Amino acid sequence: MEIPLYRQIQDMLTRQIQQGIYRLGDYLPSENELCRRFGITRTTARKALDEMQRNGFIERRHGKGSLVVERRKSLGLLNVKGFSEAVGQQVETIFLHRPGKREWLKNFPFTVPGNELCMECIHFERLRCVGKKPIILENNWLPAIGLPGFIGSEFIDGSFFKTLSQRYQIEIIGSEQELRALPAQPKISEALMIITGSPVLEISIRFSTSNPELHIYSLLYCNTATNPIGNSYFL
Amino acid sequence: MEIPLYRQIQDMLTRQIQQGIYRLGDYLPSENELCRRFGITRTTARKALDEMQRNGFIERRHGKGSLVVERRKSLGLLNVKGFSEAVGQQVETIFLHRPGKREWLKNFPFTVPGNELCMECIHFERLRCVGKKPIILENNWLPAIGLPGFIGSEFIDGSFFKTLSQRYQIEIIGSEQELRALPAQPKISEALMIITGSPVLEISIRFSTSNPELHIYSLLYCNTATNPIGNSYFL
DNA sequence: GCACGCAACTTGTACGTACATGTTATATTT
DNA sequence: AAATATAACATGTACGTACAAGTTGCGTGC
Repeated sequence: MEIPLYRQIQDMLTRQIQQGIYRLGDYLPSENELCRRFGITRTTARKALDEMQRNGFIERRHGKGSLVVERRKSLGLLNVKGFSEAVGQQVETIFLHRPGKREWLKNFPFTVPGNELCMECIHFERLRCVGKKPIILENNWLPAIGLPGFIGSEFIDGSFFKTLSQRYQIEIIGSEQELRALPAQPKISEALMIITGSPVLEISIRFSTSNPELHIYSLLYCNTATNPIGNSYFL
Repeated sequence: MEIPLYRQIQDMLTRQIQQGIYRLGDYLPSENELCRRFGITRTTARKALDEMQRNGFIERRHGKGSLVVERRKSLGLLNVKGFSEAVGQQVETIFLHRPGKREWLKNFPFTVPGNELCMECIHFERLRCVGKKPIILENNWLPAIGLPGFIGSEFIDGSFFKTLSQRYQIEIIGSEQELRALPAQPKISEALMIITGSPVLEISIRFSTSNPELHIYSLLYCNTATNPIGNSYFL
């Protein structure tokens, strides 16, 4: 008995949510139903559901059940749901460079583990726009590890993180960031269509994922004059 | 029986940590010890300790016990431990305005609930420096509610949040923020000793606390040219 | 038709037991 | 003296039971 029972139940239900078998607003099977189905006790079923609540997949409602909710996303500033909900308006995404194999970025603000540097590197660059106005220039790097078919496929609903979750069962579990207000360099000001030298917000992020071998590195340049970056977190 | 048993145990132990009865690196009483002391079952003791782990006060070590750790602090960018550890250098704090009763800030980026607007408002302004160089200009507002002796007393170890936790048992449980890169206005550039118009990072934060009636509002201006702002979070 | 009560569900709390597994210090053996 | 076994104690998992309390729909009675 290697993987705890509660963990097996938890993983199964989580996967079913990721695959859309249970959708947003659905209720999971009740504790007693899980007991019957899998021959476990309520203690074990509760533990599985408690963990899922802790991970933000469900909310438990006294007297009603376990409601599937949109996962708490704000691990750092780059929300998983994005941007689109952060600004609350119509968002358009333009690929300046589609996912492909590139060099690892020199002097990246965060350290890349040796085993990742040995792997090939996937990179893509996107421009996020609100009503035709470019707001964020976004660069992403990640090691080419355990992501068959990542290059060449479209993202699910245009979302990188949603694709990682649903196609590869990879969840974001943490992040480190650094923030700087800088004068826009020519290349950046051109992309964001602002005056060179006007203030932009640089955000460098190192995401940790449920695969301990896999980190994701992002470098963002934001025009916050029109759209401030929002972030929230609750225990 | 209003407050759950496990909650009473949890609150008691948490208070004892805040009061320094258990210190960083200490082990709390074991589950069985708690059972003996309070006449409860291990299920209840475990639930209390599990919650405390979830809240970041302790780490549970298999075979060893429940270790008191430094509370996970990074709820948002303004760390509770600060700044001092964020920049990892000698930090000096200068009060430009000591805590006193002032007006509520007009057009604050976050909404202030009516019951807080009715109360009087405490405000203070600090300048955080690293090696004589000013890095962050910090303004804080909060309603004058349940904080006897707040005005006029020194902060514990110079820390606002530590004072809230230890003197008033108020914990930060969440935050919302907005970030903007802006050209420094004269008043700000003067305080931060930079050129007027050069980029500064504005961070506006609304903290939620364990007292649902009490929010804390902060407005920061950061010179990120020399010291970037760091932030991290892990599940 | 409407209010009320109740049954049948849900989750929340708390009890008790058992065994697995990690940690450490002590006693025993080599 | 060093290696090994063991006992005592820690947390982790999982079983089973009981009752409290929130939610909902159905049926009864007014």
